[in-house]
Amino acid sequence: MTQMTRKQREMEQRTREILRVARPILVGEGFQALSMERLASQMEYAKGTIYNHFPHKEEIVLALAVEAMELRRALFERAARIDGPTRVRLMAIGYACEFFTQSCTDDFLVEQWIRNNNIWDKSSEQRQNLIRQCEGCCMQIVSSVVRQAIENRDLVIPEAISPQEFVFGFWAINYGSQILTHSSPSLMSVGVLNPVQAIRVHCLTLLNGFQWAPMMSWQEYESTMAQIGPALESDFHTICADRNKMIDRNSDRNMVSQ
Amino acid sequence: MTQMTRKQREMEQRTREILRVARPILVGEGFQALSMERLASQMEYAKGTIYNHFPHKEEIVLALAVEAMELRRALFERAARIDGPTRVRLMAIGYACEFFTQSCTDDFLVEQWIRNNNIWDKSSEQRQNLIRQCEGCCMQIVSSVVRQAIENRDLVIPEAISPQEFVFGFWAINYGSQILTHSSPSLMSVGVLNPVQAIRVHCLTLLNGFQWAPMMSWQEYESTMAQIGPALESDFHTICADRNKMIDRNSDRNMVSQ
DNA sequence: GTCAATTTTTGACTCCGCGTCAAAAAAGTC
DNA sequence: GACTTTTTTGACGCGGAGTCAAAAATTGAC
Repeated sequence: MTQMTRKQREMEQRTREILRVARPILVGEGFQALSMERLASQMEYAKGTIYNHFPHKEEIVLALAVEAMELRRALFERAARIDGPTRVRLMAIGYACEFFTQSCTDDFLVEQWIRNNNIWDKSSEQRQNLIRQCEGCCMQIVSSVVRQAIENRDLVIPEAISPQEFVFGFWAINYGSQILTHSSPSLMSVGVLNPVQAIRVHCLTLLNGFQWAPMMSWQEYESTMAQIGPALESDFHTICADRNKMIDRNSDRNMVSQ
Repeated sequence: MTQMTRKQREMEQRTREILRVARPILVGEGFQALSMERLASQMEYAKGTIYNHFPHKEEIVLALAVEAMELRRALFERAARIDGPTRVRLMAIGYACEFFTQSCTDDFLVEQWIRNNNIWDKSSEQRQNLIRQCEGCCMQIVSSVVRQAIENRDLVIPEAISPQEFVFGFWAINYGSQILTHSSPSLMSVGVLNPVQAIRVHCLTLLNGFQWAPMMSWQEYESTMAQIGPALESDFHTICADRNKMIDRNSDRNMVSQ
């Protein structure tokens, strides 16, 4: 049994190793460049061995996306627990989005690939479910802040939408802006010089527009964001570091030291 | 010279024909499925002939995207000319976005592909410029409505952002929601049942939040949108039809009739 | 420590698509 | 009709996907 688990451990270990090698290829050179042969040769295994872990490269992409989304979820969880009124907690999640995109850019980019239908459709239902579930968790985290705000009477949302649809708006504006920022051929040349700040202004306007208490001026909003940063940053870095330790376990052949 | 132009016409004609065949493959089965061999055999030409028109499939994708974005621009142009206060004109552009996504879904999906870096980087600078330019036009159309609103004193935008950055917020929320709607693995199951309406509520809140006159209730907003629909729809259909005539020109060997 | 059974790894193989290019076919010219 | 130019063709070389039988390694019974 210990033997069994050792084997399993080794297997899992190598699975992680494959992902570790695959990630920068996918992010830096795209799906095309991510070939099983290349992974194999780069890791000094034969192609067949890689196929023992993943039935095709699409599955590798989804596996990478699961890691990425779990990191996002962990950041959201932490952000939602910040001290303060519900509105500040929502803003903290917004801050987490910014952080994720800017400090975990590779993961942000990996996440994009699941929107590719070819990749999505080809991969296993099991991993699809992991992703759906993770997306569900993220929604859950945010919408429970909204629900609490409603309970507290910090916020009244329009009848026309549900709390989740309320969240969807913020999801869309953040997500949209980040995708555009990372891939729009001409944002700068079109006159959008500071997309992050622009989106903050829009989020502020939305929150005020919905009258989510406490109402804020731009100055207040920015200074609140400026407090959120330091409050979360160190935890965020810990979360990232833990995740990376989990993922990178490449040198520790788990007893040998020295 | 007539000969020359006839040749050119035929060439161009076939280029369009290739795109016509390629579009449904790209949209329905993805980039992988779009192969030069397949195009060739489907059109009953040899592979080399296709290569005379496009140096690789990436270029085909960009060519399709140019067509798509030109349609979008035409819709925006028409929408921006609607009769009414500046705010209604912006809402009309929002309506155009909805229309484009829902009624020109293939073009909407084609547009997405240019965000793929592999495809973007591989294609010719010339076509990249066409796309950048078209994106610039769209931004231009929207931001000139904003600028006019400012001039008219219908709107005062925050100092922190430029008119383009103001537009960027709306771009992001629309774009983001549409991408999520088309590709999020779990929108419905996560509780977002009516994404279009949700985004309308957010846009209303944004416009009111910025105090873009005339301020509206949800009822007024919806009834305004309900008027915009019929006002534009027939022109929109004309625009689409013209575009398709332009693009489909597959049966008219331009003098032979009967 | 040996050996047969089991598990894992390997890489040769087939298939398919990309992109090239010399040769064949067609169109144009006089 | 003969010669030139343009266009089309498809065989070819390359490289990656995914398979699978054979080789290697591991296991555990004795």
